[in-house]
Amino acid sequence: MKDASQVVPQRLKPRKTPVQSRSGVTVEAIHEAAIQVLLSEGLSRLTTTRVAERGGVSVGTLYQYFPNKEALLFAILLRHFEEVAEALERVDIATNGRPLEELAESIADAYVSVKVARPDATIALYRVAGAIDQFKMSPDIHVRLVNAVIRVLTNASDASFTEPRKVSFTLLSALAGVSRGSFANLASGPEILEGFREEARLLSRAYLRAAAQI
Amino acid sequence: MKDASQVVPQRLKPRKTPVQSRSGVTVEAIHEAAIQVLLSEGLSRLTTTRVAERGGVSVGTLYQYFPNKEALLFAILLRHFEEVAEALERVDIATNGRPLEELAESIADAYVSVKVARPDATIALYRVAGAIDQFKMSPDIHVRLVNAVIRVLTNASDASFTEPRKVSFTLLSALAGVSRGSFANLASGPEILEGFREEARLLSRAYLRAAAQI
DNA sequence: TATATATCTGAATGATCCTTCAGTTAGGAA
DNA sequence: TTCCTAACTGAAGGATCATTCAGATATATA
Repeated sequence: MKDASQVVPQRLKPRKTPVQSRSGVTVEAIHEAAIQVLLSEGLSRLTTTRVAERGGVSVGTLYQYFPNKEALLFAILLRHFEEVAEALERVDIATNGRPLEELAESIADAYVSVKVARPDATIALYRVAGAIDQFKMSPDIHVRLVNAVIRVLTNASDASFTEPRKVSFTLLSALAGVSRGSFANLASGPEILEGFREEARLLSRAYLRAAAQI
Repeated sequence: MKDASQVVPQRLKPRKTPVQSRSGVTVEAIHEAAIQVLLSEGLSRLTTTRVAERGGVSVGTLYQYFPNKEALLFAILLRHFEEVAEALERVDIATNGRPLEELAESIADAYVSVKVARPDATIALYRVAGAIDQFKMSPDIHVRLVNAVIRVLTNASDASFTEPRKVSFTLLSALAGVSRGSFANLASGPEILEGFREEARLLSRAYLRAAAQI
């Protein structure tokens, strides 16, 4: 899997080697800056200049790390998905031979934990998700998410699935929906996030139980 | 509830009366044009001029029906939400005194039917959803959706809910997630939409059963 | 210290876009 | 048929933006 932060450059004058930052961890800084701009100004006012400013570098520098604006947005999306994938892959390792009930909760917890750990990033990314051309968006990462959940499902000591791919897909989609809804409602109070965790668990347990061959 | 297509104008020179179209159902035509542009060009290339062209009117005319571009996007989003709300409100009327199992399926069916009836509009709207400022987005319509489902839930002959609002919210969010996921995957074949309907039903049944006080 | 080289800078370019409004057109009243 | 008015038109104003690149700067090496 390619490093999320190093999108393949497609510049007219391509560099031979990746930039060796002189001013600290610049890529990371630009990522964070983009998230902040997204939060404070919204997608339509996210400009390369603004992001660079917020990140403490010049536009020119930004363009040394990302070939264009789209690649920047793409990169922060990809990075976030990868965090979710890693969390789910950790669940796989930890749940071997456990009952379905437990797996269901672990999947929900992993998903929720990543989202809740960075509420700002989560909200920011929901603002980009629709704008990025989903066809260009690498399907690899989606496959990786689905596969991670499939692997967890096969760990169940007391259940099996005839269509694990479909089940994995639906579960992930449903969790994504509840997440999106919860964060959209975050304005009404931070206690929303506790409800998010509980509802995600309940949903995960209920759906997997119903979809499983016991 | 305000007419979705007549967003309150905030022009510098406000008109006293709504425009009386001379060229047919112009508002509707502009709505459809916007959806087509969204589908074929994406959000970043959706311009007022392009929408007007596609709709067979001039930009000037477009600005007689919508005070600005944001209002146009807002209006098509709102119209779609209202269709979903209407479908759910019809379910309320039709399901009085039925068992939870049936309510669950009816809710899922109503949701799925609206989305599947206009796949193009559904996909187009997912591209806008994040870009519109959710804070400006009227919370009224969300409340209306949640209330419609709450009313259906109270119809159950064999179950009750201690936190119907939370349950309604989670169910709607989860259905939205599955819908979004399914339509994003539509490229891999139209049979996806059949799976969408079945998974939505299964999810709805499973979650409501788990969340209910039997 | 002097030189070479890679990184950083930000003004300038060229393009796109939203929005307006002076002028044109069409439908209806008289 | 003529006139009135509301709807329609689209070129132009004003603003914003993505991207480039020639020059400035900092680090490493000799």
